[in-house]
Amino acid sequence: MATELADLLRRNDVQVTVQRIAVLRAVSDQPHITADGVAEVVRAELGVISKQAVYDALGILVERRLVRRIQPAGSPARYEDRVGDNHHHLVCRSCNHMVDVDCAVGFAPCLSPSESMGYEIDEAEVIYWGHCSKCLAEASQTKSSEYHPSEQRATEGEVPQDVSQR
Amino acid sequence: MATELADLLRRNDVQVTVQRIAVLRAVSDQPHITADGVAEVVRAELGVISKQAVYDALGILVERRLVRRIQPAGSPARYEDRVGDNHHHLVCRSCNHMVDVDCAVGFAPCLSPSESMGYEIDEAEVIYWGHCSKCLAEASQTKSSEYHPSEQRATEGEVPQDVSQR
DNA sequence: TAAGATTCTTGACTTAGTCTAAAATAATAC
DNA sequence: GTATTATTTTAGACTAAGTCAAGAATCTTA
Repeated sequence: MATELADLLRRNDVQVTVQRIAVLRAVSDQPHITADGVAEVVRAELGVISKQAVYDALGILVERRLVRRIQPAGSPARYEDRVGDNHHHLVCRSCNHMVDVDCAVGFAPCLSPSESMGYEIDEAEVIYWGHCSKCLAEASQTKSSEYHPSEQRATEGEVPQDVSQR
Repeated sequence: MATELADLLRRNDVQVTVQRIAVLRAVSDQPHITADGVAEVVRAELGVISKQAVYDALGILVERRLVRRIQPAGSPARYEDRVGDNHHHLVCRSCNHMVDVDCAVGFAPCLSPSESMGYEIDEAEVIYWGHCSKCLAEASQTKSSEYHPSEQRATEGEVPQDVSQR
């Protein structure tokens, strides 16, 4: 099974190493994984891998379009192996959980803004922001028991805890 | 003229301070400015402001929807005062320059993905990635004079120098 | 199997942003 | 107007995510 991944790398002119295979497998096993997450998974498999090797492998995989990098606000970069199908992402503002959604408008959706300003566009990245059902439920619970209308302070800010993955 | 901004703050239940007014003005003078940029501009006006005060002011302005925060991959967060009109952004992959584009689909464009997965969506953020006319021109020049087909290496990576602003 | 090219490791460094506690400022109650 | 209380600001240490650089290890190819 490592052979398949090795072939995939070779076909895309990426030199094959155990680290790269392991990184590719980690991303494909856990969509929306962070670089740190990849390092952990790979370490479980290989014993050690340096941070730099992980970033390097992810970088080249992204460059060769075997992996896609997404970087939603307030979260470290995440990686997924679902490429080339132009799907988008739905992110929960409170728990940061991310799920895939298919493209709203069908094939290559918003790839044409009203005015391209001389740019040559190659990708339209769409992120839907909102709240997931779990957080909505929790919020309404909390609200009914301890809601204080005057407490509209900024405390929790815009960058909540991180809990993506599968 | 500072009074207008002060009123705007008061109307939105934001306590008025010189720092906040200056931050708001900086954002409105320079769309797509970074937090660092804001600090610089405000320092030119007030003499000093702490990093923390800048982040705090931007945070509360974003929370009260007087300012919008955008965080494209590989760039620090940027702020703009054009809110509520659902416009999107076009970012150049090589020079990172960013321009506004009006919504492709008219009012509240992609606010409905094919499947909302139980999420309550409040915003659709669309970033178009590509290359601006200037970088396209430079690239084609370079290519004709010194193009080496074997040099497809990863050197420049995905996170180019930063040159946004107006 | 040896030479040359590429990749990996290590560890210091950078950048963007957060946390904390004390000092300064603004709002309000008198 | 002044005192009290609440909110902001400052300063500076700290954190997270990622980059840089140089030598060691590993691949590729001849």
